[in-house]
Amino acid sequence: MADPQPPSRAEQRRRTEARILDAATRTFFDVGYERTTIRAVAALAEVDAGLVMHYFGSKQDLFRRVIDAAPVPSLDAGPGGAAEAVLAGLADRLTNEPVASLTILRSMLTHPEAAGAVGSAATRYQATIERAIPAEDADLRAAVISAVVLGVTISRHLLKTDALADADPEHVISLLRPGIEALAGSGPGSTDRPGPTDRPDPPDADR
Amino acid sequence: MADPQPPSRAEQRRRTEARILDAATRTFFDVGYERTTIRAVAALAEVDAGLVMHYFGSKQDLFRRVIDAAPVPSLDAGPGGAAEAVLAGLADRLTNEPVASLTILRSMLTHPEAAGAVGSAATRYQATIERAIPAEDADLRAAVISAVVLGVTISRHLLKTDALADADPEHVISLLRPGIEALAGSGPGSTDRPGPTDRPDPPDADR
DNA sequence: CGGTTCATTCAACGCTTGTTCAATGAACCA
DNA sequence: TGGTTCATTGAACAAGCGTTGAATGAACCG
Repeated sequence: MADPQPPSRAEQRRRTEARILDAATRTFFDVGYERTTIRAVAALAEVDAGLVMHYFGSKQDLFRRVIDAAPVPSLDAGPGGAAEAVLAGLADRLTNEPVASLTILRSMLTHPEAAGAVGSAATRYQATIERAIPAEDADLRAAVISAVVLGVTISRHLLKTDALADADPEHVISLLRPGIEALAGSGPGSTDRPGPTDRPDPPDADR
Repeated sequence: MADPQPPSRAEQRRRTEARILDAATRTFFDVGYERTTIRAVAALAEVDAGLVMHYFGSKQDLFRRVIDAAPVPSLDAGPGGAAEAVLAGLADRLTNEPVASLTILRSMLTHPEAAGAVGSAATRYQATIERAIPAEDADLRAAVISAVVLGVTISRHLLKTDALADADPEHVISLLRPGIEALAGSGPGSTDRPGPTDRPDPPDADR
């Protein structure tokens, strides 16, 4: 009574393929690239292992399809508001677990071939921050900010550090805010002005 | 002419065992736990694979021996100087690559059994920081500090983020200092004392 | 010197892995 | 309706893995 007519063959295929891709995403995330077996993915998707190969070619290709489907963590930082944009993005990543991103991240650390696939996204993320930072060492500052976000995300979701795993996201954000603002503004280090909240003119006007 | 007499059997064994342990450490670090094969370790140590098993029992045991031999990143934070102690430790980790720590870290992300083995060390590290922080949410602050150190270390040595990989350690430290100090001091968030350099009595006197 | 210990090697085992390929049967189209 | 396509399966392959156990030969010791 649910389905008045059985789905067409093309539709059936689309569903199966999506189910496999979903099972692969979850498995890659749970146990990483190396420990993920085609058979396990197939079992989770309730199909034969041969079918996975038939549709996706190889384990490597299947993995690429998974990370290609991952949404790029974009952030639109209005000029000057880089710190808040970063913190808002981090708050989002703290509340709802970014499965796709974590899958990629974990794989980058273990599977060298994954590094290239995500490099562009990470670079774009950092470049966005970098453009909003009015300092001559903006590239390094952007990299450090990314590193901080990365460390907190890993500790909470992957390492599940006790105090961080079940902390209130807002609390964590409030703790990080001064540091991120110091990084996003022109703090001490390059210029010789130790003032914490001064913000000179941005070096160029393009966004 | 180098060796007047051949080394004794016990000495020879000690050397071989050390060579295997060294090869294992390097291989685990290079390619992670899963991709490390006994045969590869044996080849690097220029011995037979069976000998590795004979001396170390199993791949799992060999791995445990490697991480047991890793030096615990200790830091003796004088009361109140937690921030500087953390930054000094990070500066050290930025200059000379902490192979053992990175091996453990990478393995924690992929090999669940490694997580328990290193959990105590990480906990001890955080507890040291925690004790030096005069705030009621000291545990969370210590966890965030660890996360920041972790993120920077990973970005530099594992991900090799462009701007971070070849940055001057002192420069990175100077950028991080305000944030770490805000975390280590009693900044805004829990207590209502915004003073940056107040230092109440340490909770206990033991070192 | 002769027997024992032991560091080391070699060949093999059972298992799992990614991958292939022929077989099947239902959906499709003329 | 009858032939073709194609989603799906099952069984198998070769390679690589951790692991084992017997064999070898030199070091040790009484």
